Amino acid sequence: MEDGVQEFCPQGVSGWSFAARPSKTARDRIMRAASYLFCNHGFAATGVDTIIARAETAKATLYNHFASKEELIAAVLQAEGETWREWFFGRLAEVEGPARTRMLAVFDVFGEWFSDPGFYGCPFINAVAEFDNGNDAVRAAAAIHKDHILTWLKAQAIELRVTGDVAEVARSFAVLIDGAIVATQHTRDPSFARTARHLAEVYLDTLTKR
Amino acid sequence: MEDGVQEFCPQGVSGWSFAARPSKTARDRIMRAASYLFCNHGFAATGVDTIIARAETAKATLYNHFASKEELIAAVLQAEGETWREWFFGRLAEVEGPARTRMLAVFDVFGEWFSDPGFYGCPFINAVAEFDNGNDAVRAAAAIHKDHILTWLKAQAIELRVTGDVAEVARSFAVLIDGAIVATQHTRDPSFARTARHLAEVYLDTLTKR
DNA sequence: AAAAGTGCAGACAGATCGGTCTTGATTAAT
DNA sequence: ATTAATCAAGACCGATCTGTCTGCACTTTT
Repeated sequence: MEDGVQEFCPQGVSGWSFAARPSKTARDRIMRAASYLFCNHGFAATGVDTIIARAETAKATLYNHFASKEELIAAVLQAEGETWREWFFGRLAEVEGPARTRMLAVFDVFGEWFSDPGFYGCPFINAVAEFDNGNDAVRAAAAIHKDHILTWLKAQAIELRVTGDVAEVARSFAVLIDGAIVATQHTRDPSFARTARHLAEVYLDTLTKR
Repeated sequence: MEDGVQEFCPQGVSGWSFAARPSKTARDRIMRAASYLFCNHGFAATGVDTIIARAETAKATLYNHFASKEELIAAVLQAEGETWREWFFGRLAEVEGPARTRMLAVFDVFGEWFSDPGFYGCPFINAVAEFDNGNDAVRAAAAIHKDHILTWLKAQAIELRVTGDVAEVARSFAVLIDGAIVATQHTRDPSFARTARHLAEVYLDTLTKR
């Protein structure tokens, strides 16, 4: 098969992708295979036969663990989100300095993520784009994931003692984050992280300076 | 069928969507139906049978006009892109004032687009998200579409006599545009256009003021 | 050691996929 | 008016889709 056995996103480079975590049980192998295939080739385009072939397991095993493909998709999104957030907030926790430094460091961490050769964009953005008007459950899952990030951003904004609406600051960062992800996905140019970071800088300047 | 006969994106509200244009020939009906279904339910998830049912035509008719579903997808993206750009640049052409005003008006026009009840995001972003690593042709089509916008932005930036790299200005706008589109698609909240506009304002200030 | 329980392999089923082909209707030309 | 030519309708095909079922192998318990 053309996908080979190579696994992008090795641990240590970018924590993203459940597919890169070690696994033993059949359930884990299924999750790994499904994550890789869903994220790289699309959710609808990936069949369960392809998944079990890559997971080196059987169809009954898959349906023993997941009631349906839809449930498997939900489980994959959940796992990808958790894994990524652990990595993301872990990297941010290493950043020292005031709130402004931490908020801008967001885009440095994104730059690491974008530089991963296996970068395929944000699974939640991709899932919403693929299902969109047909699936509100996917949009809800994406909203939860994004809420984790927005909450963190709002906490930083409060610590920064910004003038004006804290929620609007988080919304502004959401635009920069989503834009950087999509632009990078399209161009494969990770330097959009720096572009977004610069936009964030000039924006934060207007909130703190007076 | 649950989709009914309603067509979002009526002319005059938002020029986007080839699906909303009048048509007579079978080819046009196919294009309209395919545009609507691809954009609202996904490319892979939409079968040719569904398309011809909505277009009220036959399968042979579809394959007389398009060699394959892949070619139909390409034609739809091409048509959607052209229709949208005609509408978008047409709206921008109505804007009076200096380059800065025109550049910021971009986000007002996006706001109109976002407010369309049938807004489903950018077909190119959605297509790249769905196929991604499996289809460079789609990414190329998206790049051409985005290039039209970037070229326009660069021309405005030159007229604005910005300090620094004109291409970087266009890249920054690309981040804001993509981010606003995706954020709106996820939240269905068209006010992200204003958020992006404000970010553009403070960014342009740093380029012109001194 | 025997029996009950657990879990995976692969055949199978019904539906739907993209794509082909024959047939019929309509149009145009002589 | 008759023939030629074009195009579309829908039956049809093999492949593939999601999901089920049977059977075998291994583990655990008493």
